Amino acid sequence: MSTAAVVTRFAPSPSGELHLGNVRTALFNFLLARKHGGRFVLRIEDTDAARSHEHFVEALCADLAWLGLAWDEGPDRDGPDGPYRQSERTALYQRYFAQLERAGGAYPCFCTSVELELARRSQRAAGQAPRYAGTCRALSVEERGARAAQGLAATLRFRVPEGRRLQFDDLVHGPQSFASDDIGDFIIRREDGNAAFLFSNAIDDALMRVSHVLRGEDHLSNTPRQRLLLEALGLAAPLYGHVSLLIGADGAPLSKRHGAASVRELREAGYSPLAICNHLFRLGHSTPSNELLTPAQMAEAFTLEHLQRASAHFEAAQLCHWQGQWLHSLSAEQVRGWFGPMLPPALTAAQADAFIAAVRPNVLLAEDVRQWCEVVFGEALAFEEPALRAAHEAGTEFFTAAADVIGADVIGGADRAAAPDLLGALRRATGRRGAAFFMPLRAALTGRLHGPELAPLLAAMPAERVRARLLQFARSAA
RNA sequence: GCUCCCUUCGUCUAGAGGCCUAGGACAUCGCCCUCUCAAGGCGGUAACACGGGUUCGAAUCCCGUAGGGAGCGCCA
Repeated sequence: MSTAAVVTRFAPSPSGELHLGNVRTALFNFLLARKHGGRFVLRIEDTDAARSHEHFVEALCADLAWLGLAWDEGPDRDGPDGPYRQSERTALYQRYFAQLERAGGAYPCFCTSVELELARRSQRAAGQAPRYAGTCRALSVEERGARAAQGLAATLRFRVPEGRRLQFDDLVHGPQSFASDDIGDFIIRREDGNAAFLFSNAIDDALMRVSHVLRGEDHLSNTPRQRLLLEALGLAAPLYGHVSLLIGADGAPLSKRHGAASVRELREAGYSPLAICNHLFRLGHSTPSNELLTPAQMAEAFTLEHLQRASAHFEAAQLCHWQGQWLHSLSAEQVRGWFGPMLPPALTAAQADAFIAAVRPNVLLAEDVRQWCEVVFGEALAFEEPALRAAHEAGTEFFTAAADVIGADVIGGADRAAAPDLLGALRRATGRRGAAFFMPLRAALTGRLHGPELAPLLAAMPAERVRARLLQFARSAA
């Protein structure tokens, strides 16, 4: 393919939140464009006014931008082929409706949705494909005029040619073949005058000079219809590639139902855009590398040939792996940036750094950070039963001795850098070592038996808090 | 019902007739490290949906079966 000619697009309808399935097709299109130095277009498909909402447009743009899928042209970024909202392209559509009608490629249909639904139901009952029966196909000019004069509203239907074999090459599935006789005349303009998906989507791809369309497999059987439409209009069809659907844990295709898979929720949970992209990059697409890839590296490594034909299951554990890889790859500065918003606001830079140093290896998501914040800075400690038992079993002298060290050493000086020595001082004062030393301390200080290394954790915890928690066991057991 | 798509370890996948005793990653299990957990290192368990062909030889090609999915909307 010639480098300059690659134009891809992502064309969501603003009727809900972006979920992982959508994002993956957006990513693939973005990557394909980047790989070939082409353009990536964001087009808002808001022809259904009832379901489309402006706040979804904003949310979806924000999600995409957050993920790093920057579009070259879109609703907020004009280009040569705009506007990029279908609601602003109605005049364009009118032209092509007229052209089609003039050529006899489309006709008004006066059937009501109730009639249509009834017809479909009886077709199904009779074991037939629920296809438009062609009721209004052969209406004469007079009949049409008469119905229109009665004030009957009409949709516009595309006249599907008879007896044709429709063939095309799918970018991922290879050669495809459909019979035009299996396709009923479909609606291209709704009664309210708005263009229907099959029409506006195909027309816009052509008008925006889109070269490659990567979309969900659910569109595969739409493709012959759209190609027919474009052919009737004399417009060039893009190359289509249909990627497998993403399947949720329940085995059903990912949809708005899977709330956990919405980009907003992932962002709020603390997932990184890079982790999400790396995971998606390998869902239905394979690459030799097992490393965390940058967007540029992903673009470089993306190939149509390695797009999978079968649908893929989304598994959170795999996303978590990339989140861990990402967290691991961060510089000190970047780690501060990620932790920052989740830390108590009153912390000094040194306190924040000490906390981060302590918990970083044990943390993957925002809730983990929140948990350890609670342990280290929180007022009251929630004890897990085994931890409580371990602390009590250590005896009061242990904690009395320990608390004395803190009192003498730290409360006055408050130099947190002395903490490693503090651990040594504690060890000497209590006369214990190994697990017998660490576990009771850990239990009293954190309320649990598991967690980050104790030395850095101790260094991160305010001295008064350490002392108070030790004293609690010195007294309560007495 | 009709049309179309799909089927390799639990999951994501490599695999284009001999390189396959089917490779990698995640998960899982074990060991090392270690106060615990996490991280890290090392190792293990684990798959070609089934049945027929074609071929000297099939995960790979053909046919069938089973199972899964999509479409057949005045949703996109």
